Amino acid sequence: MPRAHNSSGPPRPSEELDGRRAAILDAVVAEYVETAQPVGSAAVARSAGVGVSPATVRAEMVALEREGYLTQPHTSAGRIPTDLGYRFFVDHLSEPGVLGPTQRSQVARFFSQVRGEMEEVLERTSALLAELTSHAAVVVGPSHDTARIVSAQVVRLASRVGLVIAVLDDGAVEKATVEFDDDLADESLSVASAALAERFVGLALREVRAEEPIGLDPLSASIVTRSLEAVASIAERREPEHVFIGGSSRIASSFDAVETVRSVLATLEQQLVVVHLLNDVLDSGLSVAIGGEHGYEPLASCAVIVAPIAIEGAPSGVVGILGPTRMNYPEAMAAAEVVSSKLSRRFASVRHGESDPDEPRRG
Amino acid sequence: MPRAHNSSGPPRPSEELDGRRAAILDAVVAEYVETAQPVGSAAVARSAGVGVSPATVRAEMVALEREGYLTQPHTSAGRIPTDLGYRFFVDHLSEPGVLGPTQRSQVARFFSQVRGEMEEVLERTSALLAELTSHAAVVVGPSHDTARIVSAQVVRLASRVGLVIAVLDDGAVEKATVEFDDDLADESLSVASAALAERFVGLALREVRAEEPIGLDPLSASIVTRSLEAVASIAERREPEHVFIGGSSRIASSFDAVETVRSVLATLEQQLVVVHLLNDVLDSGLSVAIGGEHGYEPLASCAVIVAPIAIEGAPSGVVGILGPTRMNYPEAMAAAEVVSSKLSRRFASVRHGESDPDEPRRG
DNA sequence: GTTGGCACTCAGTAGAGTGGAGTGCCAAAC
DNA sequence: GTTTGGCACTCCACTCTACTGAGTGCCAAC
Repeated sequence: MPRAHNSSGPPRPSEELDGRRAAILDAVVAEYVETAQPVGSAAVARSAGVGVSPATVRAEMVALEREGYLTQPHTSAGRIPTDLGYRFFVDHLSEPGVLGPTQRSQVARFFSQVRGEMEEVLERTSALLAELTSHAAVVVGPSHDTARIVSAQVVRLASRVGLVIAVLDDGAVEKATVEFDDDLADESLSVASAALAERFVGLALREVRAEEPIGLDPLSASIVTRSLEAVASIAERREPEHVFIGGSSRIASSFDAVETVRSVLATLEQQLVVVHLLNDVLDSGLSVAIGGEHGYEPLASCAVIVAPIAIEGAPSGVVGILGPTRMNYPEAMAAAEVVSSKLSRRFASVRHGESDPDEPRRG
Repeated sequence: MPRAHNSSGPPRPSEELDGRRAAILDAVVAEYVETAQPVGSAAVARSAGVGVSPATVRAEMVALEREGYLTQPHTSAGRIPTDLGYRFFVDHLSEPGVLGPTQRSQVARFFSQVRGEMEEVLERTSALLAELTSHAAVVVGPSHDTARIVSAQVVRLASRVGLVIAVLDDGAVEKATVEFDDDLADESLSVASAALAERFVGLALREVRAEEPIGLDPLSASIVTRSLEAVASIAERREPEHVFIGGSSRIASSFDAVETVRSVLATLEQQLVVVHLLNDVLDSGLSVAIGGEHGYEPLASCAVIVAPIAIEGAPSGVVGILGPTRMNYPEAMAAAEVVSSKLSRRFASVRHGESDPDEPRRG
């Protein structure tokens, strides 16, 4: 997988790092992720995989700093990985990263117990992922763009208030209340429902167009017209995919600066932005966006990990982890991977009417 | 309105504060809310409503401290209101508190423009309230406990997967996917839908009981049975009222201690806890709970302001504001009041099929 | 090329000194 | 007797200084 981001920092490595430098960089990342303190040459030399003295490490660190992988908070401090350093670390992970046994059983337990509608599952999954990683987690459900309407009807809530309901074949239900000028007769409602069903079943939401009904009595016609408008307005409002955010309180523990915490949380509040962010990262072909790579200023000190949810091969949402750049990438990536694939399988099997392997068949 | 909380701090005022002490307390609260700095006697003496010298103010402040209304971070610092001090301040507000013109027009604009289903309105209202007050805001919609089913049906999502849909007369739609052992025939679906409608329309969700259908062909009977179970399970799951939280990022600006921020945010993540908190406060007859008054430890440094949403006199949800005890109570209370009453009116009129006064009739 | 030795740098900490905001007390004024 | 100005006192917050130690960069020796 080629590195796909286009950083513009002046110092760029002329060639790949040799094994020793890579090992030193790895050691710095590992140590810094754990301690949050700048890492000195002694600590690196002590770490496994680096068989040289501190003096040699120092020389290499100078090179790594010149090439932009490390930085020094100040002279006479240890080194900290730069975004580029993390990038190299992530791109050259030797092992895919695994979850601990506790986490694995947590995931297994979750997916064997969770029940209910997709929305509820996704919501709870975001909490699971946050719990697993100790970072904020985002789960975006499938877009309803391609889902087709399997049922459309209008029912009466009050004498002059109706509710138009469209059921999509992915299990979503869209609705809109409509106020009418006249009392709703049962008969008109049935006629209108039938007309709605006839026109809309089989269409995707965005294919819905409001059009004049023909050949109906005036009252039913007006109901149909208003209901058509309502369905069309649902499509227009194009309610973006539902976004579920779990563990946002973890953000507070991740950054020292209160202002950073505030701005990251504020960004998370804008669900549309979050969806775009995740999709951008996904589209760029990366599974990790570090620091400025994603281009969202307020999240410049964050790393984003994404993993697509794919139902029958079709991209159907995404799970994401949002934490400080100083995060345990292998673990977080593994968590995102596992959870997204579990979700994918869960929904694929539901759609097929097969039972999920995780979900014990109920008697 | 008598003070309804039962604090257990040892120092309690033997009698009410006289006018001067009250004025001094008010001045301390006002100043501290604005500056976040301990307030000295000079500042109090300078403030309008207190016509005495700093020396006199000092003497009174000693008394106020002895009686538990004020506290001193350290000798030779100014005074800070205690929770009891804020309580007195709130209980003895002379004017009800008003919103500024900007805020008023913001509210007016919002309610004249906002459209869509109740959930969407509530969601956006929580953002409005957060914006108005610069604090986190919570909006809890009406419970569906008493809502009656106006429509029930089952539709096919896949050959062996159905979706049971129940429409409630408050406009909510509940659903549950059901997996069947056999392919779903159109006819069985109609039969099952009819059976569901016959049994459930008119009932409240919690009145729904799974019962054996009689007099149906085996396939339809099994669909009905499973669907009945599904509806019953919806009722059991008793999805709590939807909770909408806006502006949680404001928490980060409200407290100095990161740990406080984290724990408050973590509490907000538990939506059930938030609902209980608001309802507890509401039930206690208060509109404000300050510091420890509500009994939720992690929110001990917060104040909670609530205002009920009442549709046709029936309690139908609540709006809340969550901020530091050092908050502008009159303004926040006014905001909660205005927003809750606007919401109440909006939904009352929708239910009646009348147009809301805020909402311009569309041509 | 690698290493130990060494001088150097600089954040962080601790201690001393200072300024100032604010208090508590008291005697004089009202 | 209530209020007030005066005054000594307290103690935080800030600054300055000195010191420590982690960690570096350089260099000569291996």
